[in-house]
This record gives sequence, C-alpha cells and structure tokens, in this order.
Amino acid sequence: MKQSHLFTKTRREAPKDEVSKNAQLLIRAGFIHKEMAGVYSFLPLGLRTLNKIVGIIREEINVIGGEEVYLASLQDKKNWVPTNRWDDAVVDNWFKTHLKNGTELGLGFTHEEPLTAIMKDHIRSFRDLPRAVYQFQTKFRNEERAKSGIMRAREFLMKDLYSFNVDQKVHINFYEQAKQAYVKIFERIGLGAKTYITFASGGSFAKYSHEFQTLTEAGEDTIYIHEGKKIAVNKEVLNDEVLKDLGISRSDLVEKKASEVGNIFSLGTKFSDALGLVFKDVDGINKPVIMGCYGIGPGRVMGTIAEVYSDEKGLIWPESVAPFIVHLIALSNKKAVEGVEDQVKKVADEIYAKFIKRGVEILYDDRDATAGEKFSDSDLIGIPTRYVVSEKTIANGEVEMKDRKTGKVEMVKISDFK
RNA sequence: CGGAGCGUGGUGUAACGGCUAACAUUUCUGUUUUGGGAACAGAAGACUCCGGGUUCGAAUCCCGGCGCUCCGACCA
Repeated sequence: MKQSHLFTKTRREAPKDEVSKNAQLLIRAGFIHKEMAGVYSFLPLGLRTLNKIVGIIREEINVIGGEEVYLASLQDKKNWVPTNRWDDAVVDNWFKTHLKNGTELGLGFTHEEPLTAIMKDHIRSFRDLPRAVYQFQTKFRNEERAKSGIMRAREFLMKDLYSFNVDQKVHINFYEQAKQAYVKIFERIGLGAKTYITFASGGSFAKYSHEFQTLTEAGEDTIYIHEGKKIAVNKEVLNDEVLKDLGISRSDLVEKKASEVGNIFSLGTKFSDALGLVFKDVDGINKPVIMGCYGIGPGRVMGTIAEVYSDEKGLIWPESVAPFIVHLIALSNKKAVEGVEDQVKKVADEIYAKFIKRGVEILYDDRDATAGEKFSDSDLIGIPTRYVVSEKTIANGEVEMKDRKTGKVEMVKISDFK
C-alpha cells in the first residue's frame, strides 16, 4: 500500500486524556480512534494488526476442531433467567435496552447462554459429541471504570470458544488441547516469552482455571511467577494448598504485574443443567453435556503488545502481527527537475512492485515529505523492516535495510531484489 | 461506587476578574530544501464543554449538569 493512500495521519502528541502507553502510541500512529472512554474504533493500520491477531487465533482454534459461528449481540432475556445472570444485582455490567414494544434486551457480555440454547437444537446423542464452537464477536460490558486504553474497554472484540463433551475425562483432554493451542497462539503472536500459564480460581466445577498472563506494568493483575516451571499463580488464589498442588514453594515465586490476555475455564454442567442441554448416552440415558469456555481478547492482546514492544520512538510490532512487514521509504532526489527522471523514485517504485509481486505486505512511503518526517513516522508505526532508497544509496546500487527492533542496519544490493 | 484532579483553535499548552484570547504544532500558498519531525514569508483555524449566577466587566469567581483522567473497590 502506498502511504499517500492512507487516510490516517500521525501526530506528535497524544491527546492528554490518554495516559496509557498503548492508547497513546496507537492513537499517535493512527491505529485507533477513541470514541469515548473505553470505546475505540479501529483505523486501517489498527484493523490490519487486529486481523493478524484474529487470523492466528482462528488457525490454531481450527486445528483443535473449532467450528466458527457468529452469534447475535442482542440478547433475549429468556436464555439468561435460568442461569440467574439476567438480574442486574447478579451481573452488574449489562448494557440493557428494550424494543419499541417494551421487550427487554441485553447486549451480550459473553455467550454461554445463547450458544447453549442453540446447541440444544443440534445435540441429541453422544454421537453428536464432542463439539467445539467459537466466534469472534463484539462484547459489551458496562464497566464502572474503563481504563488502560484498549486493554479494558466497554466494547471489545473477543474470541470465545465453548466445548461440549460427554464426560469430565474427555473434557479435560480437550481442555489440555485448548491450553496447548493457547500456548502456540501467544508464541506466534510474539508474546510467548512473557506469557505465563497462571492458576486462578476454578469456580464450582474445577479446582482451577488457567489464565494466560503477559508480564507488563500496564496489567491489572498481580501474579506470582515460577520461572523454572514457567507457570504462575494469581494473587487471588495464592495459598498453601495451591503451592502444594503445584509442588512449588513460596520462596521460588516472584511477584509481577500482568495482563490477562486469555483464559480457559471448565464450566461443568452449570449451563447445560440450567438450560437443559442433555444427550442420550449409549444406554439411552439423558446426561448433561460437560462444557468449557476459552476466551482471548484480540484488542487487549494488541494493547498488550503495544505496551510490551515499544520504545520512546514508537511501536515495535512482532512480524506476525505487524500491519505491514516492510516499510519502504523513498527520499526524493533533490535535483529532480522538470524533464529529468527522479532516479530515487524510479528505483523505489521498482522495488515496491517487486515486493507486491512476491505478495509481501508493504507500506511504501511515497509522500512528498522530508526525510526526518518519514523516519519519525516509520519509527512510530513500527513496521519490522525498513528499506530506505535515497540518492546516497542508489549511488552504490544499494538500499538501506534497518531492523526496527534492533536498529541494525545493512546495505542491500538493488540487484538482489527479485 | 468512594476519593482526587481537569475541561481554552484538530493536537499540546498560556493568559492577575480588564486591550482584538497568546505560543507551539497542524493545515493551506509561495520560495527554498531533502538522511532524523528543515528554513523563511503569508494565510486558515476558538461563541474558552453546556446552562445558570455574581460583576461595570468572567476563560478566570460561585452553583448545577455533562465529559475526561488518575487512585481505590469491582471485573461473574
């Protein structure tokens, strides 16, 4: 894509009402736009990165047998009353509204209830199991206080996967597969080294749930990490029993701030009992389906990456989620005059065409701007590899290649571009 | 939901109760320039969040509303 076709502008300063680093950088670089507290729109660059994250998650969830759906945001009260989650006294962050005829509606903050209701239409027998169904969907949560930029929003995208199994044993097996899929997802996204499988409260159907916590001061959670085992315990559940279960001692743990980028949770029969999701086993006996839920917030992941991978100049995207892989900058020929071909532009155009032909995602800064402005914008946007074509470089038949992360510079022969 | 702070051109800031609301950035024109947000000249852009009140006079003081940020609580 040519940068002259990108409608977003970068800005020198972040709006003063944004304090979190992720939102400041993402706004300055033109990735997102703040609509109001906790509500953000995604602009072209931001959407590209968000879609990269979504794509990685989708691939890995498909590997473990996930079937993708897209459920409604508007929620019917009838599915939520049986689980006692319609009442505002029980769930205090509903966005509720009503139809013109007065019927109450809610904007979904999660989807256990509606999906369980749907599965009732399709699961009759043990032959219909196991199932794993997921979606990427906007969740609405009327948080009392939005904070941390896009890391805790009132409207946000979430990947939520739900599993349906015949018994606890099969469920645990899938749960482990999902856990491994999550490990792979965060590795691919570039957060692997900083992300810990963290033991957290399991609710009424399992001793523990597992959170995926990425170390960052911007996180809201406090966890205790065990570096040797690469696991952690959420502060909420840290006690002697947990330490014993995990075979670790308190002295090996280090307290850290972290951001919960994903979690997996055993639901047991809570929802299947409440909504009547049963199947006939081999003996023809009705049994409740064993469920699990598995969430990842792509927006929060994006914010976490911005927090973890950035410097004073701007963002530094891991290649797997960068909006573009290559940023090509042309510093126009100063002697360019009427009737004389601009050699720098000519070479840059050719290199751009070659990258496009090879299918490389490239942003080409073809704007009529000064070198300093182009470099600053490039650092701010944070594309992994930058190529600079200038009079100086083409004099030697070369192009400069610079790594955004390491700052390492290399000269590449123009003839090497295929 | 408790506590604190803040609302001034698109953005960031300034202005004692008193002149045409200032500066930077931004945008536009032109000249000049091209390896780290260049320089010069000219221009554009604000009912100072909204509504009341005090005053000869309010961006400034008072009351109410709305919005934003931070700390804490909450986060099924």
